[in-house]
Amino acid sequence: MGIRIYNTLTQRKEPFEPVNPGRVGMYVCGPTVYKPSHIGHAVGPIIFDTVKRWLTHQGYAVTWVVNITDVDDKLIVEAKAQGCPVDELAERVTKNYLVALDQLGVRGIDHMPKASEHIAEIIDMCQRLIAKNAAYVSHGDVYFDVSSCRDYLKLSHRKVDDQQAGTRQLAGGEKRNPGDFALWKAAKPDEPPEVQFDSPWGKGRPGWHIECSAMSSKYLGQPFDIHGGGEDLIFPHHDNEIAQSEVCFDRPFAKYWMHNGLTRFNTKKVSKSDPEMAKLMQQLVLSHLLTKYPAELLRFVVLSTHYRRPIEFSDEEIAAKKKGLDSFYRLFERIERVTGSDPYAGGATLDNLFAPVTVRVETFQKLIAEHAARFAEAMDDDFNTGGAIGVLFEIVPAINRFLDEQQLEAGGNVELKPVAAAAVQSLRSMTGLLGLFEKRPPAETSMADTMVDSLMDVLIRVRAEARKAKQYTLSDMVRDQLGSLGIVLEDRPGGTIWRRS
RNA sequence: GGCGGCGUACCCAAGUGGACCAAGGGGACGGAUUGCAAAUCCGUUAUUCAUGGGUUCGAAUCCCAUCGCCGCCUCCA
Repeated sequence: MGIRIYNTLTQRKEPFEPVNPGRVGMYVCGPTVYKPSHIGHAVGPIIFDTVKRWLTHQGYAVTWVVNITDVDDKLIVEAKAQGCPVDELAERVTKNYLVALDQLGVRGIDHMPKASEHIAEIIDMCQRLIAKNAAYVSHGDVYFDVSSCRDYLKLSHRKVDDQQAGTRQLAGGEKRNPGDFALWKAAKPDEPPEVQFDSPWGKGRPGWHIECSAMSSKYLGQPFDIHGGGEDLIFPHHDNEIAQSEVCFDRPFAKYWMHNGLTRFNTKKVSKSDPEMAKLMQQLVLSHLLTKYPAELLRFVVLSTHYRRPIEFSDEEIAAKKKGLDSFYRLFERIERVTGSDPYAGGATLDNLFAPVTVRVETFQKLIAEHAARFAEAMDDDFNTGGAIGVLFEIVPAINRFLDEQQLEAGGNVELKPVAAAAVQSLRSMTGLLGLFEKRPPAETSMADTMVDSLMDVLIRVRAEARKAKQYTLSDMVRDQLGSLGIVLEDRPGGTIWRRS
C-alpha cells in the first residue's frame, strides 16, 4: 500500500511520493546548544532516525540533515555567565549531545551543519530577499516583511490578524509590521567578537529561522521532501522558514511537514525556560538519564508511542517499559543457549525463514511471516512504531511457544533448532529497523569479570549436588541468599543458569 | 481571545466509518510446568472507546454541543 505520512501542512495523512523518485531529503531542526540537552532533544532524532531506517528499508536513498544552532542570544548570555567564549560553549554542548545521540542509536544523520559556518549562505539569502523587496534594512538589522508572503502562516493555519496584538514589539519601532522577523541582527557593542560577523550591513549575526532555510537548501535543495521538528516549532519557526525560503527561491520549500509530540513530565512540557521545570531539569538532562537507564531502554520508551503523541516521561513509566524489554532479552538469551546461534549477529533477513520447510513447522513460519507483514503495515502507516512494537510483542511468545512445544530446550527435535534461530533472526531484522537490539547489551555491572563467573559455577555445582541428594533446604538456602544479593537462579532443562535481577 | 491537539480497561497504549462489538505492554488473578522457585506457556481482567445529541444500513472512528487536560500565539525539540 505504500508509506503514508501525516502532513501538518495539509492536516491529513498523504501517500508519500518523494520529489525525486527513489531519493529522499529530510531536514530536522536540531538544538540551540547553550545548555545541556534534555530528553526532549533526543526524541526527534530517535524518531527521525527510525523514519530514515524505514524509508531506507523501503528502498529510498535518504539524506538526513540536522542543524546545530550555535549563534544565538541565549548562547551569548550563557557564555557570559560562564565566562567562556561562545564557540567554546557551543562546542562543549554539541559534543555532549552527539555522544548521547550515539548511545541512543541515532546513526543516520548525514550532515550536521552549524549556523556559524554558513554565514555566507545566510547573507546571500538576505541579499536576495532585500533585492526582491521582501526584506529591508533597519539600523543594521535586516527584517523579513511578512506582507511579501501571500500565504504566510499556512503551516500553523493562523491569520496574521489573529495573533495577539502587541506581543512582539520587543524590537521597538524599527519594524514595518509587528509580525516582521529578523533575518540579521546588528551586533551590540558588548557582544563578544566570535559572534560578530561581517556583513553588508555591518557587524552582526543571523536571526533565528534563517539558518535553517539557508542550510536546508544548501544540503538538500529546494523543494526537499520531509521537514521535521517538535510541534512547538510550527509557529513561528517553521512558518518563517517557509515564508523566507519560498519568497527567496520562488518555489515550494518542503513537501511533508512532520511534527513530533513534546515530552512531558508531570503532565507539563519539558522546557529549559520554564522556571517550574528548571528544578526538575537536571533529572531530565540526557547525560544524567543515560547514567540512570540503558540507552536502549530510553529509545524503546520513545518508540513505544506514536511520534505525534506526547510522551509522559516518568520513572514509573520507564520501569514498566523495562519489564517488557526484558522479555526480548530473555528470548535472545534462551535462543542463543538452545540453538547456539548469536541473535545479535548482523545480516539477518526475513528470507532466512524460508529455508527448508517441513509440514511440522510450516504453521509456525507462516505465523512469523504474517506478523512481519503486520509490522510493515504499521510502519507504512505514518511510522506507527507503537503499533509495530505491539506486533513484536506477539512474536516473542510465539517463538517461546515453539521452543516449548518442540521441546528444543530439553534436547528434542534438534533438527528444528535452525527454524527457531531463523525466527529470531526474523524478529531481529524487524527490531533492527527500530534501532533496537542491534548489539548485545553491555554487561550490567563493570564487575563482569571471570572471577564472578567462576564463583557462580562453583555455587551452582554444589547446589546441584544438594538437589540430587534431595537436600532442598540447603539448595533453597543457596538460591535465597543469592537472591538477596540480586542474583536469580533458573533451573532449566539443560542445567541451572543465573542472571542479575 | 485566536490556532492546534488530546480524552480508549487499574496504569501505559494501537486502532480514526464495516473484514477488530477494540492489538499489545505493565499490574492483578487463575491454570500448566517445577521438589519448591525463577523463566516460559495458556487463560481471565473494556457488551465498551470523556459526556449528551446527530449523520449513516453501520461509528471508538464523521458532525454539533458540553466538560476536562495539554501545546502554540515570547525562547523552545
